[in-house]
Amino acid sequence: MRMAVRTLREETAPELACPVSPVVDIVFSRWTTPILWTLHAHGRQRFVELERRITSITPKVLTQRLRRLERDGLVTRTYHPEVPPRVEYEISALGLTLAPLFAHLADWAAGHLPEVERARERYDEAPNR
Amino acid sequence: MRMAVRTLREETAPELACPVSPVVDIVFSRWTTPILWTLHAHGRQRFVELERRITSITPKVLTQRLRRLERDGLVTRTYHPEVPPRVEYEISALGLTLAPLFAHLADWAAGHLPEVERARERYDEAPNR
DNA sequence: CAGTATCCCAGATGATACTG
DNA sequence: CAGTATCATCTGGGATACTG
Repeated sequence: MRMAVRTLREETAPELACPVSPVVDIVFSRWTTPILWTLHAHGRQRFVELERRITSITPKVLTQRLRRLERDGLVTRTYHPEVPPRVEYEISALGLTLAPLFAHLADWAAGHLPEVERARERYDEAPNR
Repeated sequence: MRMAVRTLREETAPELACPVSPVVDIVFSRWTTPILWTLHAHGRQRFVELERRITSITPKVLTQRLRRLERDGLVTRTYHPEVPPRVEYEISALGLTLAPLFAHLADWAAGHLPEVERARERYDEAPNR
């Protein structure tokens, strides 16, 4: 069949070469860190509050990300059947286990981001190419 | 002007809500962790070696990612003008500072990935929706 | 060997409008 | 309020072929 090559590619995913890839897929896909960070910084909050704090996200995408985080068990969603409806999002116990990791990330950023910036300038100024 | 709205969205990037976003952009975009991991695990190596170890990547994409990693100062590229040409890639000193972070990631994966898996099963089996 | 050059497409993202 | 529905966009990858 003609999908043989494609199937082969799909089967040999990057995870095979890198044990941290699965975590990356779960925790570091677009918008997930701002969401988790905001939830962690401001505690349990409603949909609109998240929307307001993460200024550039659209409701559609926010919903998608929250659903995924909920499915992965990192966030809990509580629906209060009132009028108007009220929904609250909160980091789960599992999600909280990421906190040290995020702190580690922030530390690295504080210590090494300037160096990355300098490397970029050097690269961009380089005469070759 | 009609790009006003678009510009507004672009200016208010997710970084504003999350100090770790910049790191995510640099270190956790697709293919970068397998590349860094392979480089770290097997030391300095040539283009083809990377290609062979990260089985599902295409040469075009591998080149793109390596260029970006080089620009960010995480990887060094050494060109040997021989026939046939020989190019070697290696993790830089700056790139090595990520090692503890990656170890942390791997630890988290080992400890919590199963729980994520169970959460997914629960979510998918749930009767609602 | 170490890449470029093309062509192409799916899926992610966004703008906008609507609803229980 | 908390989303959903729809439509438009767009670009990151991928397949494939070629070159210094």
